[in-house]
Amino acid sequence: MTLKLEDIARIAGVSRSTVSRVVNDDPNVSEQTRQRVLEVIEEHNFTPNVAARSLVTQRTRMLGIYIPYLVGNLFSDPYFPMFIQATTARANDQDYDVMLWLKSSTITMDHLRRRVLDNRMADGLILASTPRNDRLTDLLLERGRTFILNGRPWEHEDSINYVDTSNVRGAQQAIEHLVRLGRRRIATVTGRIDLNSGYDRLIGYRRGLEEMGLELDSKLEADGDFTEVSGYLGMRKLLPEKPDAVFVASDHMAIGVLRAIREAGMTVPDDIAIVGFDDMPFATLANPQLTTVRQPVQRLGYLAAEGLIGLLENTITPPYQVSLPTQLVIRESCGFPA
Amino acid sequence: MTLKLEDIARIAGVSRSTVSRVVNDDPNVSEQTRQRVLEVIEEHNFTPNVAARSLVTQRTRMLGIYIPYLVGNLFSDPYFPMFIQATTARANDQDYDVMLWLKSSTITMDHLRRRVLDNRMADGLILASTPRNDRLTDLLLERGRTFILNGRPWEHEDSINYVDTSNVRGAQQAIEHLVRLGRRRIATVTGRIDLNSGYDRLIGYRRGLEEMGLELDSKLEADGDFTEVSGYLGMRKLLPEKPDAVFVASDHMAIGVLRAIREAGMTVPDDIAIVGFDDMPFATLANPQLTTVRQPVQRLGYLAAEGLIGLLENTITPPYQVSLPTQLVIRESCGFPA
DNA sequence: GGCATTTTTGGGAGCGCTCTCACCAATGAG
DNA sequence: CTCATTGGTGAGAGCGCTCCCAAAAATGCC
Repeated sequence: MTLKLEDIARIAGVSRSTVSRVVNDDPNVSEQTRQRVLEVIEEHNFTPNVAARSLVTQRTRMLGIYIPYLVGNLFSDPYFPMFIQATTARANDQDYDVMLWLKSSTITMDHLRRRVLDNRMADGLILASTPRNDRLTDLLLERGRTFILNGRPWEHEDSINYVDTSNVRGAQQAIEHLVRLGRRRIATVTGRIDLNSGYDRLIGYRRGLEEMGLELDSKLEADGDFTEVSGYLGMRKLLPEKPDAVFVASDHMAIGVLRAIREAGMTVPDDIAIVGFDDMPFATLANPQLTTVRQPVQRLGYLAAEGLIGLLENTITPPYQVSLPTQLVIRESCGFPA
Repeated sequence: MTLKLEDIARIAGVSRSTVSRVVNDDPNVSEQTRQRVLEVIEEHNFTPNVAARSLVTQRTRMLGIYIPYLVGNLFSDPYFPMFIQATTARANDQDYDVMLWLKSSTITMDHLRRRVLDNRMADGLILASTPRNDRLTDLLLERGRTFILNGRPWEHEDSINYVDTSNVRGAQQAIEHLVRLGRRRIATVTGRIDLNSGYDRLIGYRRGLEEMGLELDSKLEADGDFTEVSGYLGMRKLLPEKPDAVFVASDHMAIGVLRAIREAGMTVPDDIAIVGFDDMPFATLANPQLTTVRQPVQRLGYLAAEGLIGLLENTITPPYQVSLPTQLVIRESCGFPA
């Protein structure tokens, strides 16, 4: 038997309204009654019924996280766990709860629309890594719902809220480092170009070469899709071009690249230097240990929650746009002397 | 402007009650009116307000997942991502949504109690890896709430609902395999003994030796805590005992064990064979590749959601208790000929 | 055709809260 | 002493739904 506002009111000898004021920190309550009511609340472990509350306030104090799952990577990739962990921690701090939607084979767009859009179960949404042409973004925009993208959007870049890693700058860093170490024929295996992370890392690669005064050569660019096997295949295509270094748009692919190089009888970093991206946990397990570009994932998750709540409570005026710097983690595969 | 039941009723020329019946699949509606109402609902994209609904039904159609985070492992360990993914997929199938609570430094027990217990935001709960003496379990029991443990409970084993891996049997399998390969002095580095997974794997190790007719020797058991460094330290303690094989209660620790063996100038599997546990993504990256015991994580997550929903809807009578078999994944580190 | 019975529909109450408005002291100003 | 003003409080309506019960319509039976 759970108590309701009215019960607390009766026990404390005040009206329902007064208890409501106390619960909601309304200043118009005398200190004396406030104390009395708080005691009763404490004593009976009272918590206001969320359903009733949100029925009238039209708010749920819930944040939704939607991840259009790339099941493949997910399981060895701590990106989402880290992101989610930071997001929920920040949300809970502000007395918000978090709902999770993962795109899977079983959840249809229709389901999703109902749940995420129409239902209003969550006050606001955080969308992780939305591919180009994702319909959800448009629908959200259309209905005027509050949301934040994890990753720079493809369209409406100046009005949509987002938190992002400076992928361009990060890739550039990697290239600069390789050039400084004397490498001149620097190839790349790209990520999925329909994801902004993949796209931006390619842009950063090109910009890095240009700024260091090296020529672009499309034969030094192999298409990948963030999977290990695509790294392997990409590197096999690159090998005949005799690169002396390769910037790989993800650590996963870097493992494949490593394998291809080894199979060709060459060594890393002596023959070919490698720089990856993401700083996955296994980067230190590879042989040689992977030099890579680390993203501030937790910070991103934290800021996504903070920003979304700010937007919902009108303490932040949109657009809320954050781009955080990466960090080059130098290990062995780039050939930097220990 | 979102429509409500009443609006749909007006448009369709029926009463609010009738629309409610249609929405809730009540059979007492003539086929003709049902169709008409469905059309109007479809046309206007109507979805019943969840808050209003749960205010009267006292149900939210939400499942909560609570993970008392062991931040260390979490990020390289795909256990929780996989588990969560399977759980949400199953839940969404049944038209349930999922809320996520991760224990972090910022979330206090008090917060938690409010959120998870009193609030009734979720109809039921799934608790992942609860350590011995976790207060939450007792509180849930006390309040008569419906929940499922991921992992065999420490107490009330015959009444609490749970889904678990047969850790005992899995460890036993590993030992049997090593013995069959001719190993006789088989050591172990244990996991956290205050978690049932760690405890049960130790029991399985012992039982395995006994059943294969080998003597137990406490000097061959080193304490670990699932971290890599504890694996390293554990193996260093074990080395003077001259084991010819070691069963390591997690792949993380196995990496540390590998390092310790290599540092001692010995080789795996020739001098010492290794079998790990978990089949982490990096198990194939280790050199030599790790032989390990795989858990049916996704199946576990799936069954947790299914079971919980069944319990909530009274289609399953408690206790709901599931224990799934593991699978021995034979690679290189056990010395099995390729 | 008249009646009982079944199927289908509608109206009202109420879930537990917030929020507006009105009220009642108590206070101060004129 | 009267009248506005303030701080504190309570009553009432209403958020959008479900569920019970009664009414209406359709059906079956004699």
